[in-house]
Amino acid sequence: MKDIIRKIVLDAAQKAFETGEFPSDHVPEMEIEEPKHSSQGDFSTNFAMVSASVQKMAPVKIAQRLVSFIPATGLIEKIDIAGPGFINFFLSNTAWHPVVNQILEQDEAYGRSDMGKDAKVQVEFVSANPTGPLHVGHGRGAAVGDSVGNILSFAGFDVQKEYYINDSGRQIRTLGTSVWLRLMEKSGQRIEFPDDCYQGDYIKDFAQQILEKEGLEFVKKDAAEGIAVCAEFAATKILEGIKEDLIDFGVQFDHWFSEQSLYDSGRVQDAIDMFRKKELIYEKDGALWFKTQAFGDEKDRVVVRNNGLTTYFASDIAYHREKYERGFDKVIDVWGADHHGYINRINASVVASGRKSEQFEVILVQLVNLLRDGKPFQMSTRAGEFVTLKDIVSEVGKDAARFMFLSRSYDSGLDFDLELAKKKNSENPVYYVQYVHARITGILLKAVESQIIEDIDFNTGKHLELLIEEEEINLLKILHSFGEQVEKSASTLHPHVIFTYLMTLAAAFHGYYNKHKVITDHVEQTQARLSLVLGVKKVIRNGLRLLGISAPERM
RNA sequence: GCCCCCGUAGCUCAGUGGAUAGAGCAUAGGAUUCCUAAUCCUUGUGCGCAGGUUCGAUUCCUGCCGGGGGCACCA
Repeated sequence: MKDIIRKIVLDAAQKAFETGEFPSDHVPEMEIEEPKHSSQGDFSTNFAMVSASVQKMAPVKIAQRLVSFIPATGLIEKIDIAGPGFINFFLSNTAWHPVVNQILEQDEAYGRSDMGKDAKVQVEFVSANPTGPLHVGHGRGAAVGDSVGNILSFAGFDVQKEYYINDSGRQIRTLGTSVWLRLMEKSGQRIEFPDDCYQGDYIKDFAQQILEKEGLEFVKKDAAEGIAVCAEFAATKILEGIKEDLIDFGVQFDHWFSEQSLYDSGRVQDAIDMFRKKELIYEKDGALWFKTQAFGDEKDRVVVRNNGLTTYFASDIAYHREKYERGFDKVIDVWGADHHGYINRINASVVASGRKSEQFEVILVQLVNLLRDGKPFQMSTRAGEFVTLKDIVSEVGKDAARFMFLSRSYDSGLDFDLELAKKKNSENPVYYVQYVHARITGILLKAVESQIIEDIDFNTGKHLELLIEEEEINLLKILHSFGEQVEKSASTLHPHVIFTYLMTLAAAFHGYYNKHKVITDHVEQTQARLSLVLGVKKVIRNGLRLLGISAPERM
């Protein structure tokens, strides 16, 4: 619709120039926007204001001349010139009616966009170390990453969702040591359990499982060998658990990528050699350093320590290099805010590889404060006191949990109150949106059962011209803007845009529902209204799907 | 000290280079013989402070203040 208005303005400006009313045919960048107040029309443009210097006329005068060149159509009811020179367009009711048929025809595809032009995008998220179960912070990252992937896909990008498994390095050895020591303990030995080992009870469970599987002989093994077996066993089990927890949370990855595979295939060494040849990696104090400072980082970073061990940064360089070699035009990493210091160095390695800075983006998700009745939980993997994602999903449900994570911008910290998320009343707005879907399902069922209309056509809107109530036109406008909101959400990578939209649509529907009956004795009007609410139902479903939240038929 | 995020209504948060800054919760009152009251309607207060850019700044820039997070040859 905005494009139509824009074309009308441009055509009028061209005619005004051709007839000599405008001295210039130059059109500066202008905006077609939706004013906040209905008294300012459905659409508004600042054309006259931005053209003032070009046309060497007062904005109001430009506006008046422009409007005189806009032909009368059934689309526009009236045009006002207001304030400092805004041109306000008031559309006729009939301009909005076609949206119902667009929704019914396009159905699950309604709201799709081709703005992505099939560009290949990878969204990597969660990527938690397989050293313990996922906790609430991972849940927020999972909800954000999954939804961003869904939204980008809906907006026409070719999306792959990936999980990077940090199955190499020190934390895995620490995991093995932790299990090994618990095993020693179970075999009767007195041990000192270090603070830097994983403290959770799940470590003891693994020790018990290994004991049952391998028998007491196992503890007589060489420590290094025993630790390796423990690490392998525990990491595998934990990863299985992570996969299950994510599926229960509604998240499915297209690809799981192993860090260890980068070492096994020699890609880490290849990357180091390549950058060394380019003199972007150099030796100092017995270690190898990457010149990240030359690309905007605060200082250069170590990739190989003086003890010969590689750092995480080394495999991350190889990993990101590998991503682009797989053909992704853009790579998006979803990280917790506590990793923000890492952005510059990864970005440096990406740019050093010849990629453009815009091809790499980090979504930094701020931290979650978990509360119960307003009181904070302390969460620390090492101390073993955490509330897992699994706990949260089983306590409050997948939908409520995802709602909490997606209801606000990830740029802000999030207070997640378990008791609030559990409430099945109006304090918990996830139901507010889902209820619309269930309510409309009820109306449609009732319409079929009451047989007020024979052969209700749910594929084509009929008698839409009878939708004339203020609340109906308002709903149509909101339904119309869904695609635009999808594009906004995709271009800003902010899923909460979709949630805010759904809340607006839900509020408009509930208000309409309470004021007007859908099913009445007026058959044509009933058919029109059924089509309208069916359209609302489909858009609610499409929106909720982007967020990974279910759309229940009944509640 | 440096870096990132945030500072908008009593609370939790949306929002925008423009014309009258919104929603939920909380508070108070009201609506259901009728498609699900997990709903609706009515009722107040607000852009942390100071400069700058601009015709116009709550929005962009700088500084300050306040809150959170991060600054390893850790992961």
